[in-house]
Amino acid sequence: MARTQGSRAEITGPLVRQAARRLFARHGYAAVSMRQIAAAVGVQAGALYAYTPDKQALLADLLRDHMELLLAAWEDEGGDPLARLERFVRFHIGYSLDHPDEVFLSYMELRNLTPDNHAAIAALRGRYETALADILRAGAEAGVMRVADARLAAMALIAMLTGVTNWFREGGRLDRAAVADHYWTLARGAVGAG
Amino acid sequence: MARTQGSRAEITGPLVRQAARRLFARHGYAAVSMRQIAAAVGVQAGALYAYTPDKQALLADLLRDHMELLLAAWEDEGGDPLARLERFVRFHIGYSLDHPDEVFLSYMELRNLTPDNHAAIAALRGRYETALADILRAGAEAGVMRVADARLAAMALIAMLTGVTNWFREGGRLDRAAVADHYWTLARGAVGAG
DNA sequence: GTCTATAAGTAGATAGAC
DNA sequence: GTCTATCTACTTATAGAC
Repeated sequence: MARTQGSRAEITGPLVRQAARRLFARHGYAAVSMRQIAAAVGVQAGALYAYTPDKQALLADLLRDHMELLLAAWEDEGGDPLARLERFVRFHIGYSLDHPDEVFLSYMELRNLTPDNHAAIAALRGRYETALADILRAGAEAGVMRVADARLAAMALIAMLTGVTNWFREGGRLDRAAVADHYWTLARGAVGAG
Repeated sequence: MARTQGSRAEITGPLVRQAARRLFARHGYAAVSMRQIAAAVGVQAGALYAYTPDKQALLADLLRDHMELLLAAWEDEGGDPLARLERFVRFHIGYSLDHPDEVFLSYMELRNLTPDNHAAIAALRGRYETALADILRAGAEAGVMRVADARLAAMALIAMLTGVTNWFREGGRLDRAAVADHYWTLARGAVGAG
């Protein structure tokens, strides 16, 4: 297929998603117009509709892709439950700091999804929580952790860890490694393995 | 001053704030129109401007009032640092479950505030974090807690506790008292007092 | 694939009647 | 204090030219 004038599909597609991700995270889905996204990409608003059927699908795709990448990135290597938990904690903090916009969006904009899209994303989030809950159950059964309710503890720990994106700034008082160490100490203590 | 036809200022004012709080929490500030708020109250859109100069002030007032009420409601009675921490944990969970919309708004809609309003709310939030950090420092000094960084630990704990609003449903598997007990166990362990 | 132009609707906010 | 009516601007999305 011959290339038409001004056509740059290979780079425009990713740019649209990148601009949408950044703007949605900064100002909120409802507060961002298609024109703003187009301006950030350097095209006119109409051109966006070559890449997404509508604004809602753009948000849903961003959130679903994030959750799928997050789940794919997490690989439980098994073994000692405490070692598995430490890997999870450091993974979650690292991934959250590497992808602050996605993480922010994925728990701030669920309410702006249609019911169908919401259910799909919530299911993916549930799988991630289950991955952590499984580790906590294994630790409790092995007697190296004290966790009365693995599901509740998993949600509590994920909320605690994700919160790092609210205040961490590169170049601040603490570097990433120090922050991860602190959170690991807190998490280990929380599950009775301090 | 004689009452004009249809004037019900005493009840309309609170209703406007209540409707705005509920709708902003449900759908997001940017996604809610003044007309939607007016419809929820049972007046026309123009009437809202008798109670707020504009939409932004409505949001800022809701958030500032929430933070001030939260700070006023928390009373540190001093004494044993562990007892103070337990009171804080149970207070924060109880207050969050009593005021889910306010709590949700206060950390979801900060980005939709003007810089001035944002700074004011952030300062109030900082005071609340400091209240907890002070307890953790006292506990560490007394040797009944192990907390390497009180500020970080305070933010981590508040994020963990606030997360309860994301999943707790009245009438569900766990009641409030059980949930508070679980979170207190997690928090106590996190600060090395398990 | 991207543009321009536009349709059709909604936004926040104000003016003036009552 | 509330209403109706309205201004101006902006919204999502589409149509058709290139």
